Amino acid sequence: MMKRDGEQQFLAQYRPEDFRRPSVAVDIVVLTVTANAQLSVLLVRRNEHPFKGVWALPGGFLRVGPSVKDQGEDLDAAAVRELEEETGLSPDVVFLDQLHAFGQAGRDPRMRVVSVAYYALVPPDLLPRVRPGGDASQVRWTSVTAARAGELAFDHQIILTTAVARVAEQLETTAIARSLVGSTFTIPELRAAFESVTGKKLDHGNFRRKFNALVLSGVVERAPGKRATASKPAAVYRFHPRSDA
Amino acid sequence: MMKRDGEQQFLAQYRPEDFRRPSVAVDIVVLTVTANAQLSVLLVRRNEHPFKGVWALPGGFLRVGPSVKDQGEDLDAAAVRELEEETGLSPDVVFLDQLHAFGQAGRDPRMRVVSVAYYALVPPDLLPRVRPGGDASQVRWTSVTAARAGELAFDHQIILTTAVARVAEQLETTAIARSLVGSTFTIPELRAAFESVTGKKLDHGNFRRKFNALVLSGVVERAPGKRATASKPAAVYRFHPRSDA
DNA sequence: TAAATAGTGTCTATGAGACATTATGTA
DNA sequence: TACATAATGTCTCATAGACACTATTTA
Repeated sequence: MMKRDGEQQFLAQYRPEDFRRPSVAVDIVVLTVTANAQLSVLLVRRNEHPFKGVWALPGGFLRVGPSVKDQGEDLDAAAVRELEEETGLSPDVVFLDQLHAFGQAGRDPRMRVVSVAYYALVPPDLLPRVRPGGDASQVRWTSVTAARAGELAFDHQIILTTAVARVAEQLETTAIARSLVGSTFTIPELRAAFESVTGKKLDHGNFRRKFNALVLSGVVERAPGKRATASKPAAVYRFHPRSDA
Repeated sequence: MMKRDGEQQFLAQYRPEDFRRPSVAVDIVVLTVTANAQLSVLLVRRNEHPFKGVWALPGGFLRVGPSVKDQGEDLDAAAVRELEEETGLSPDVVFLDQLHAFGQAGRDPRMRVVSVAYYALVPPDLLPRVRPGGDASQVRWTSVTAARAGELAFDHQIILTTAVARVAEQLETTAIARSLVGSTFTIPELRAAFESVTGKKLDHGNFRRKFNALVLSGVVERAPGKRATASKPAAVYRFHPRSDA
């Protein structure tokens, strides 16, 4: 890239002044719909102060490189890395997107920290593959209702609430529903997933009608077989491989 | 607030390890609809390297305090401060919200910088009150089309594009339209504002119908007088004071 | 009077909400 | 057979898009 006159020299001589910098953390709201049709969030129990023993969202600090040439990892890359460290899952199979930057002074009692929060959706059939890693003494899926009733470290309650609201919004406008169900699913399963995110009951008939429109448009297709339930088995579907999230 | 056992002592003895930190910048996409019904963005010409002489979004660095007790300004407060420094406008009269955090390594050639971008909407009738401040040698409103055709410093092109897309989205679901027109406005003026943001022509009749629904619901009300135009004058309206953005 | 733009009305297709009804499995 | 739930159908209302038409001002 062409540089403007003098820019090269300027940069060569530039010494970042010694003004104070915040730490930048990346926290991830990892969500899934568990077997009991409950929207659940992955929490880790902190084994260090502050908030020792308290449940928190998985996260870590952005890695900043030592030089101008090597500035470290991209912000998004940090989120991918954290997700992988905490769950063992890669973004190929998990929806991951930025949520919001939380930067209130005093939100971390140790030092100034700006947290860039991300949210991730784990398809339920990948749950068995989630293997906790990192330095967390405990990792656990908790229903969002339970998590919101209990205590969370830092301002993670706010982050969680924001994330759930975002997913509910996105559900109506984008195709993130793919990431809320397994590779195959039934209409009632998908409906239950919707209900668990929005917290509202949906009319089965009307939900079906909208679903059928998806089938006609090719977004979703019949898969062989039926899913056994307590009563009448349900037809099985899958998302069409090509149409992207 | 009750602290857990040992947390007080931990914090008293805590020394933030010397890992590297990024700078955190706040950049603001200040948008308005100018008299020629063009969506325009406030740009400042950089008078320092890097990108000296190139137009950029107004912005600055987050101020971080010296101690754990005084951690500095909130992230949102930094955005408010920057907005005020660059335009002299307070958030009472200007819509201001967070857009996205941009944190690619190398996006600033001086050092690692994570930029948290905000977007602001300035009602057109406040344009005369915008008085450029700060250290920028020049401040200017530029039509978004022109800005996108030219060069912008850093990754500000991407930030601008993201902001315009966000506003277009919000326009359909929220009440930010308030901030795109003056304290009084005509239906064609509001329609022109919509068109300038979305880039699409809207049917006058259908737009009117939706507008009338707003009048019925009390969101908007007739204001006295008529607005003179080149032909038939248009009725004047205003948003109802109480219903919030 | 012509040009221009404000303002009104209408037809139709689509989609959402609120049901009622039928079908097919299990206990 | 009773029960549970999958699957379908129907009625109504609100809304969006396309478009034709009328009204009122200035040049």
